[in-house]
Amino acid sequence: MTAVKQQTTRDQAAPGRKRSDGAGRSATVKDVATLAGVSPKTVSNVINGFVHVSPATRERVQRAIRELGYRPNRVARNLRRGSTGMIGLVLPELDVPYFAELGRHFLTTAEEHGRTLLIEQTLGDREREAAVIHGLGDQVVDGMVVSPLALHGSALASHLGTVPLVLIGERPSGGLADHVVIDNVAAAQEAVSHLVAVGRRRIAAIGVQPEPYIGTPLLRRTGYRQGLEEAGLPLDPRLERETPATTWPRAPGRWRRCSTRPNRRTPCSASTTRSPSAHCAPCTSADYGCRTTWP
Amino acid sequence: MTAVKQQTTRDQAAPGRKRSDGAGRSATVKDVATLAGVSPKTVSNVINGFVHVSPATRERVQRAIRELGYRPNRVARNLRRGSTGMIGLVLPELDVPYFAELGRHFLTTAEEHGRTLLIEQTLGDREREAAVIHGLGDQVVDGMVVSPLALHGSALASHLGTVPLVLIGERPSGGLADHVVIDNVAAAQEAVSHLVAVGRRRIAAIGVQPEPYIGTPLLRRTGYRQGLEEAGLPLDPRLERETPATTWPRAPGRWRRCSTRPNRRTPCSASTTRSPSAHCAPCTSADYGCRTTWP
DNA sequence: TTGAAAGCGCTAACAG
DNA sequence: CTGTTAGCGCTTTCAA
Repeated sequence: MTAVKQQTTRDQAAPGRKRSDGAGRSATVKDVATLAGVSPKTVSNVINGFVHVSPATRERVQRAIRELGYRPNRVARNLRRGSTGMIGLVLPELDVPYFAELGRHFLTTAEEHGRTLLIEQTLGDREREAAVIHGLGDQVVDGMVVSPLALHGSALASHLGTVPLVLIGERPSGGLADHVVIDNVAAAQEAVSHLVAVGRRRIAAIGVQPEPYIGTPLLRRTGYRQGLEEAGLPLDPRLERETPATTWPRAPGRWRRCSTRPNRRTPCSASTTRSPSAHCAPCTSADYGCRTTWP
Repeated sequence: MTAVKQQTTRDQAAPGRKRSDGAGRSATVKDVATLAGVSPKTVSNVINGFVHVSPATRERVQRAIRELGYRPNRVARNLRRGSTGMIGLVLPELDVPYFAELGRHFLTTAEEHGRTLLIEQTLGDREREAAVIHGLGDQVVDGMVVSPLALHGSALASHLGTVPLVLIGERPSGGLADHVVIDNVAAAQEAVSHLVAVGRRRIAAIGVQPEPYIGTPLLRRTGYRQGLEEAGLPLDPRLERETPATTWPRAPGRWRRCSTRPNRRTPCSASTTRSPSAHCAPCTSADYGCRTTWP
């Protein structure tokens, strides 16, 4: 059943060995300093691009570095500096398209800023969320961005450590930490406007939640209605399609049969689940000129 | 256009402060040792679950730890131990479904083994691949798994550092490092067998590559043919559908119109790109009893 | 069973 | 402009 194979070879690092000398230890600042005939401090200065180093010295140090294949030990540096340059990103599930894309952008942005991103996965499990937030606090990251699912309010607060934390996602934060969210009303309204601009007149809101009207679903419905009003379109109750509460874990296929008309529909996703893409597949943004990503 | 909002509050870490004393410094082994009236060594012993500690001492140390809210500094530990417990996973793009799922499983497995996974993204860029592989070598990970796209053979070898490295993916490795790949022949054959078992008789191979017949496409075609033969089905050349070479970056929609018959088809994905799901959407595994994940 | 002291590799003070 | 010294917080010989 399992069609998996391993090909192995010995002598892995042979070509790029790069050792200080015959010993197995890799070179340190001290080694470089000795070889260059300077002090460790000067080596450090060169590495960190400090200005006050004479060109001659710098050249000598750099040669020594090259010669020894020296690479600064980041762990030691982190210890000394008291920060790791790492940022944590705590997500429920990496393979939910929304989070995968989120991860991609965080990864890219972190790199642009010279930081390293550490992605953690909670699977939406309360205990794991707590454990991850707690564990990441042990000086491993300088700060973290968390998308909680189970944890909220005071339950979340009790796990806040000493590292700066920013929340993302729709779960209410109760003002316990910085929280970045989209403006749901504006987003829904904008989606409607977009569809109107593309020439659509019958626009459905799929995913309206039954009473009591609260939270994100309410905000989005509000935006939806504002959008209709703005476009001078009538509010047709039949087009406000309720769906079962779409809480985690995934409810695959639930949206599929919510479409109002089988053909000629223009999807406009405003949800974080994988539902919309299931709903409108195989429509792609290319086919319908519909944005799936909001700036 | 951007429907983004920030809600911020001050006084973030107030509830879970947990400091040693009035000072802003967080507690260290030394602090714990002092409070418990023992030596740092003993504290270390307790933390690391060493056996030879008298119950009384252990209790005293644990109380001190609790009292000070002590949490071992992982960076210091890593420096001393010489390893970080981190494993690097180097992928092209996180939001390609295949890699997202891969990431998910790596994340889960790493956690099960008490390791931390560090995911890096190369975007398939040669320089970035080199930079990431190189950068991860600076004592930040104990080993890494790399899915290279641009780098191969000797170009890859020159970037091998001192950390153990395992390759994954279809790019030929030239035996320069351990490489885990699927058995393409067996996998394709298995896919055909599966379809036969589900009752299909007209089975197409979509994605066959034009001459010269080499590498992965060849292996998969071979498996496809073996599968047909095994099932006693005739080889119909019209069912071996060629597609343009599907190299990176993504070629969205290319597969879409390759279907042989619009309805009643049973997809069976054996590709790493997002093509297959675009091809057979909105068919899901649930609808057709088709495995999308191979064990 | 526990303590004292050394040191992982680096950089921040402070001299010179 | 460069060297000396000390120390980040932890674990680890080696003794006691």
